[in-house]
Amino acid sequence: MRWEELDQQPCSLARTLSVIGDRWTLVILRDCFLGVRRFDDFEARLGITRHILSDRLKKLHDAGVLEKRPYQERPRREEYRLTAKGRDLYPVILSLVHWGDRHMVDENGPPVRHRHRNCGCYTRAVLTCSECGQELRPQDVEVEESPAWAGRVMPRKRTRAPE
Amino acid sequence: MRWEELDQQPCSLARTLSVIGDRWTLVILRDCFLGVRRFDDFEARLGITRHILSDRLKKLHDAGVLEKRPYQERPRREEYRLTAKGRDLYPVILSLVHWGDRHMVDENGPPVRHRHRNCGCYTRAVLTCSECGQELRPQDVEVEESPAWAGRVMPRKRTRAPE
DNA sequence: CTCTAGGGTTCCTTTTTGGAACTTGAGTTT
DNA sequence: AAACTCAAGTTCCAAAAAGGAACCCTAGAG
Repeated sequence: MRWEELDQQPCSLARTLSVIGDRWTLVILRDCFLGVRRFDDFEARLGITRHILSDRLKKLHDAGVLEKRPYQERPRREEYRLTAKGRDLYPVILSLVHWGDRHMVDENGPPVRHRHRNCGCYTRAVLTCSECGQELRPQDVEVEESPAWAGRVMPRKRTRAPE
Repeated sequence: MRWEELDQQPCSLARTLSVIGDRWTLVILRDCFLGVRRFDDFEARLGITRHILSDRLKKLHDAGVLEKRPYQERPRREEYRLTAKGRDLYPVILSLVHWGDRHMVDENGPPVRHRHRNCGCYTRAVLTCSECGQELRPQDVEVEESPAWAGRVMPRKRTRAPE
């Protein structure tokens, strides 16, 4: 399977990865959530080559995750901002950060903390069920083919029982 | 910045991506959560080349995300299973799936559904605050340098206010 | 003695990155 | 007026990674 075929697959994860499943895309998005908007700022902060940065911003724009908004005319300059679709990626970013905080820290501990303004506490992101509000753990979630996709779903065969 | 330098950075997201921020790694992990454990099964399901699959499984094993467990002797065969560290990636996977379900579906809707065994409902993953239980939205979260990292944190400069 | 299964490795070609220099339009300085 | 600066890219070439196919090893089965 080539990378470009990924968004054709009947799998929401594969399709999401066709947009953001790239070495650089997620660190670009991290910076978007931190308020970075301009080409040169991304370049300076990320240590990415202009070449690749240009390509990734274009792809994120084409995917509707970022929008370009002019911030001056003569010469026209545009900045990149998250769209609503892009802001919906926040859970992905926070889950990744949380895992790193838990498993990839050194003796200094996590480099940044997240304070939840609503309650004032340092917070950790917890994934919960939209219906009952309990924490979602892998063993509590049963994956079912939806009827519309019956027989054509990406998980082609169940090889053995999960954990 | 080269890819290998990413895990040196004082940023939990960058460090997480140094382990899983790869084209193939997340689809391999998706299959792990679906119960796939063997080399040939991964290969058949993913359409990945054996070369790359071998490399990614080795990296995930080295990172402590997967463990090899023998399931027969003579000839010795081993299968790959998620460790506790690997299972902690579940929120990442579910967040990605959820975003795809919301933004990347076609007329058939999401290809799979997730049923929460505890409450019996089809569920959507919601990110909530570990302290107060409310949903975590980008605008409610304030990012602070932790004291141990003051002045050396990856977000090197705040270029302008966030959204 | 050959075939199959499982789990890889090797070799070679194509694609993607990394790195650095060049471009464009407009304002500023000398 | 010529030279310099800024922001946002684009171009070109070398290096690294991925794709594809064939080959290797161990061991049991026919």
